[in-house]
Amino acid sequence: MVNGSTRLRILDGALDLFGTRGVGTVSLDDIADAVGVRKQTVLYWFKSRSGLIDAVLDHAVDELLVVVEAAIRSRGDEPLDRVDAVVCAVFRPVVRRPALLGLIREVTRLDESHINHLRGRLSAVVERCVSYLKSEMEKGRLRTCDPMVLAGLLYSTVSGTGTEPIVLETFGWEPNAAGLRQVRRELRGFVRAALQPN
Amino acid sequence: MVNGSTRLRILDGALDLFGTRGVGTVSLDDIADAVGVRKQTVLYWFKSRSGLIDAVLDHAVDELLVVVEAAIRSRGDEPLDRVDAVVCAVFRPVVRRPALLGLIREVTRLDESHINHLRGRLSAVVERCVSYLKSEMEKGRLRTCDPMVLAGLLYSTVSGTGTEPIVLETFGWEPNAAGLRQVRRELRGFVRAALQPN
DNA sequence: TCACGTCTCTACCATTTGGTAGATAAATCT
DNA sequence: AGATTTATCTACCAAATGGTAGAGACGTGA
Repeated sequence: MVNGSTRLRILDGALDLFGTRGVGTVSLDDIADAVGVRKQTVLYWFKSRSGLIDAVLDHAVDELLVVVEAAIRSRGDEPLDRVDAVVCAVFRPVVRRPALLGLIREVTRLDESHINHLRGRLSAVVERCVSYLKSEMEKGRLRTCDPMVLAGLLYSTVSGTGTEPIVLETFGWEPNAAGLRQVRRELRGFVRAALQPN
Repeated sequence: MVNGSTRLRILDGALDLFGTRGVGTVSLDDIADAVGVRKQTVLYWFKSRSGLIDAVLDHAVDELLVVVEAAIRSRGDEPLDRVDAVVCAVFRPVVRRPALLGLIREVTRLDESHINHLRGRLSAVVERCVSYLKSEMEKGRLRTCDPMVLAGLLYSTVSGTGTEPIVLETFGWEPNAAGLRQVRRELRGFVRAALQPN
């Protein structure tokens, strides 16, 4: 491969469409149109629809992992601050690139092979998070509970907040910059309260 | 309409498929096959795919509202207990009928007309919940924050937990009866901690 | 210049999709 | 009995889908 630019544009375009409209309802033609190219060009760079999906998932995970890894290492020793940093890090794509979390949330709708592909890429971070939560609980610096399920709950809360603006709108929320800042503030307070040791 | 049974079977079958696989990826043929009938019979009872979607959404909301309304009225005066009752009520379909919450969560992927249809059906409960949370905060019996956003966060947490077993599995969780009880226990603890007044 | 690899395109194809038209069989009404 | 209504079916159709085959344009190295 010499020319990476078309490939990358397809990857980006597909990520946006998959993330906002759902993987299953986006056709190769849709993606090609969005990128400004023919369907056969898409099939030249990715040998099948399924291959494209895996590549897009990889692309998304790359983008997400960088942000999260950085946040995990940042900010001092206090676990509440560190979790807060991760929450903020995950929330950033919500503003800049809403499709990203939307795509990750598509896992539930994918078939086994894609799910396993995604799992392979995420298992390392996931395990680190769970064992970190556990060790801090043992030190009494987080509310004691099952660290594994807690991690899942945190994921649900943050990702749901970011991927369901429509639900928030139903609750009366307004989707602008001020609204987003407010959601982030409440989200951080919510998570902090839920983790506070008792 | 004299024979309601076929219509109802279609509604139920469609709800399950829509909720588990996503609305956009389920064809009328899929639904017809699941029900044991021909596609044209589906189109006899519902004049178009779009009409079927609205009918299924209504069907789902009916099923959900009954449970929630009952839970809201149950259990004493203490707001933490009352919220807990609603959380448990919403969690029940997670076990008995996983597709139900999965379908509600499809809102994000639907188009304007269906979204508005759903909003119309839900706005009353939603408003009641928000103003209830607000009044209890003013009495100092819940952690003070924006009640509207809080309602959204609670929705995300509960619905995410119920609709993303695959994510939980990635965190190491096992999808059996004991696992579900555990998730419910942690979920209740999580929400209680997040709402506790300070 | 000429052969070769890279990249995007047009031209098809079989299958699937939502939807229409209308036949058929069984109830129900007059 | 004859006519009408109800409910399901078979037979189609035009559009869209994922994918194959292969032509043409472009640059690069010999």
